[in-house]
Amino acid sequence: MPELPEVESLRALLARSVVGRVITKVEVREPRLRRPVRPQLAAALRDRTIRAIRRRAKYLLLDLGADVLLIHLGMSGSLTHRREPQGGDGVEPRSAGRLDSAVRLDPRHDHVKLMLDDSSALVYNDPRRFGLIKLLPRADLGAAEELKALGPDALSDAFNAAYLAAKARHRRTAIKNLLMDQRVVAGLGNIYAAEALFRAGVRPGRRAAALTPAEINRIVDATGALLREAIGAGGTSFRNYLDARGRPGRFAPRLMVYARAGERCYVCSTLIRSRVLGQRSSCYCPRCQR
DNA sequence: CGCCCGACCTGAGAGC
DNA sequence: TGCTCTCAGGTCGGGC
Repeated sequence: MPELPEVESLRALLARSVVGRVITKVEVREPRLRRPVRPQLAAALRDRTIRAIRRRAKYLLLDLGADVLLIHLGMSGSLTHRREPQGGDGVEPRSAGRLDSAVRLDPRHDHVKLMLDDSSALVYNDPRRFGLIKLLPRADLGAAEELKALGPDALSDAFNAAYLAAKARHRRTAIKNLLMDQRVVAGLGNIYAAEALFRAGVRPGRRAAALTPAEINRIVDATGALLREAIGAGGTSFRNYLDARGRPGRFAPRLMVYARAGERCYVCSTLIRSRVLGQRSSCYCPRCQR
């Protein structure tokens, strides 16, 4: 679920609310995530100060000084900052009064809770348990398995037309698969790869190597603009994604093709189609995209 | 190496 | 109502 814009929105919110806070206690209620949460984690986090929050691709990094807490939300994860009613098993997001969406986090999937020194808590909730929480020494972050193979961040200057053209050369794979390959460019998932290609006017199934320089240019430009707009809207909420305050993102109504198969294109009224690429359904407008 | 596929999980929604 | 099936925002490892 969460792709770059959702994680970046989360980073920005948490940077305001939890930086400077001290972790007083950690509860690991369900260690069985994509990789088991290590038993030592809770003790290692205790009394650590959250100094800064960063993002790399779809990973959130809590800077704890000598170590970094790496968090990935998988397909269905969320991280919410809540007021913890003392003594209670609180599940109310911090600004609960503004929760106008139908989305509710199921407390059974509150797998890890970081209690903070202002009697609030950071809660990791993840129904499908595809996420990851892991403590890494800051010194060799770059060498970490999870991060070392990542390509340039989709929002970085390093993701430019010359770079993408070089990566696309001799590749028979579909351009959408290439954009979703985190080793090529980091941060795009199924929603934003589809949306970037719509904006660029390129069909998702086109062979990467067959794209023209103009198309490569449009893809890179469209990706940057799309991600910035999505971040501005707090990301996309489809089913259970919620931001740090327990609110959904506001970008979903602006999606042009994702999850719209069978509906009419907002630009040309042609029916949006879907095909499977790399085992992911890929929506596109057969008229606007060539 | 590039590419494809299944696996890992739970829940929502459709169809019967 | 309740069952069964498909699909879902992501990675990872194995096989060819």
